[in-house]
Amino acid sequence: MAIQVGVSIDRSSPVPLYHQLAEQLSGAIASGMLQPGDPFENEIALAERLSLSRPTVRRAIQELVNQGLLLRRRGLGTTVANRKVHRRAELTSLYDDLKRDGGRPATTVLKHEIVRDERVATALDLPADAELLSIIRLRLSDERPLAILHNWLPPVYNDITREDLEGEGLYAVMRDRGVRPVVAHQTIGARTPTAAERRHLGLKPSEPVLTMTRVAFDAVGNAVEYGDHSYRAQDYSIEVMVDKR
Amino acid sequence: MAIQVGVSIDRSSPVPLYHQLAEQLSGAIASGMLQPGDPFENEIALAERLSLSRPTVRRAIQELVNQGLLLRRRGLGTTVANRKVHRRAELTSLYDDLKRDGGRPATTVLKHEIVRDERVATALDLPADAELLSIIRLRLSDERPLAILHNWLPPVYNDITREDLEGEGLYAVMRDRGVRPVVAHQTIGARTPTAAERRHLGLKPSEPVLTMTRVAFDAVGNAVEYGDHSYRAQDYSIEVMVDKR
DNA sequence: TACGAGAATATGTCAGTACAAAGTCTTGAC
DNA sequence: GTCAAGACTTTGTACTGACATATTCTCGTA
Repeated sequence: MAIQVGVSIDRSSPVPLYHQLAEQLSGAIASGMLQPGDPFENEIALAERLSLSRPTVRRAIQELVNQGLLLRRRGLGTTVANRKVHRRAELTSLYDDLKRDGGRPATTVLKHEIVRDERVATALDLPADAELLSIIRLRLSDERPLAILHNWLPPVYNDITREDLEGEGLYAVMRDRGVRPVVAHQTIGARTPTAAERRHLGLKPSEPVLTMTRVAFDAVGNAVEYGDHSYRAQDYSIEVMVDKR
Repeated sequence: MAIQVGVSIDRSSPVPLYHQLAEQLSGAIASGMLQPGDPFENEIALAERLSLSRPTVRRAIQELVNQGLLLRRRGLGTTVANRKVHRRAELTSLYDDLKRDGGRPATTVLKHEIVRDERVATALDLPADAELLSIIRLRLSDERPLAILHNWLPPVYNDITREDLEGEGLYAVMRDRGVRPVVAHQTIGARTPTAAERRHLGLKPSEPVLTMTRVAFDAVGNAVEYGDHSYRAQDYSIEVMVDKR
């Protein structure tokens, strides 16, 4: 028998009804109230019970299906997906990641200057001679060096100071200015560390670094950041969800 | 002025109308008929011109927005997105990648046996003592060793032979059997190579390997493959699109 | 008993309509 | 001339209703 999830809809809220519903259903799944494989209340019944129209309910369910939380099969009904598949598409900064995992992140700004770099400017879709803010940071977690982060930003951000970056992650600084990167293209590789990397990250020559090069874009398609990062491979790995749907 | 894309809708086709429309619009963008930044015909006009309802047209446009091809701004209209952002979410096998890039991939099956492995079985959501097909392959590109691919498959695939795997990629073999992985969870890292890796990949002890551990799932949420791969970091990197939308 | 037709169930597609909200542009008052 | 109020355009949300299609289950018939 299908489980009836308790849902309360606030029609006076500016939050769309379908989103209110999606959030609460997703919460019920995350909380374990609904287990993988459990049948889900069907659209029509759910719509009737909540006094919502079927399209609205459908849209909420579709959100969860897109997130990989639910599976719909025509004629069969909707069921809760295997927990393992639950998607966690992310575009977070390393700083946020560490904080979420309970680490104590800290940042030292090693370099902070205005430069011209044709390769980076091209990747950011700017004229080859554009002035870019180049930032090199050493990221520590629990006092231990973890990564060297080299980032380049378009001229608009030239007024970001060293102090801004010591206190929080680059993405948080950008967010404070109303910029929200939503897509990124990343290339991940590995190599032996350079002398500077060995020194800052405390590596032996035989210990590799994990490298990530990234171009990030905001919602309107403007490139907002170019990054060239190297991580102590012993202490860090990169998680990715890939998805064909 | 908005460009009117030529679209022909076949109402007798089993293909949904919104999908027919989405395909043709996406084609118009891919062909360059519509340039980044170009204004897009508005929903209402498009619906009227094609004798479709607005919800149908909206759904087609939404598909393209999800693919990152279009940008919608309320009050402003819809425009073609920056080409750079166009998404390329992929879940391809290394074999396909190499072939697409013009390399000449080849495979040597190093090992092919039935095993029990609790760690892998758990990741695949199977009982801890399930019999798994364990395959270790050496992947070569243009005669040079590139990667060691260790994969485990659920019991259903125990009849896959060495010969099956020498001729094409694992994903192609699975596809021939009607299995289509659509989501995967990957962890990417780096480390110094083991003795076996050094031998097979022709590495010096100081040259790192890039590692990728992957669990792949099909559309109904069943785990279909566990992989533990190591690549010559000098010759290979992993590309990923990350996306918050 | 075996098997096929059809009922029951649930999601998938599509139409038409109404109003809300965001952004731009015009117009009018000072 | 400047600036703010309001008109206009376009997308966003929501509802109602109808029919199509995939899947499973049941029941009647050979």
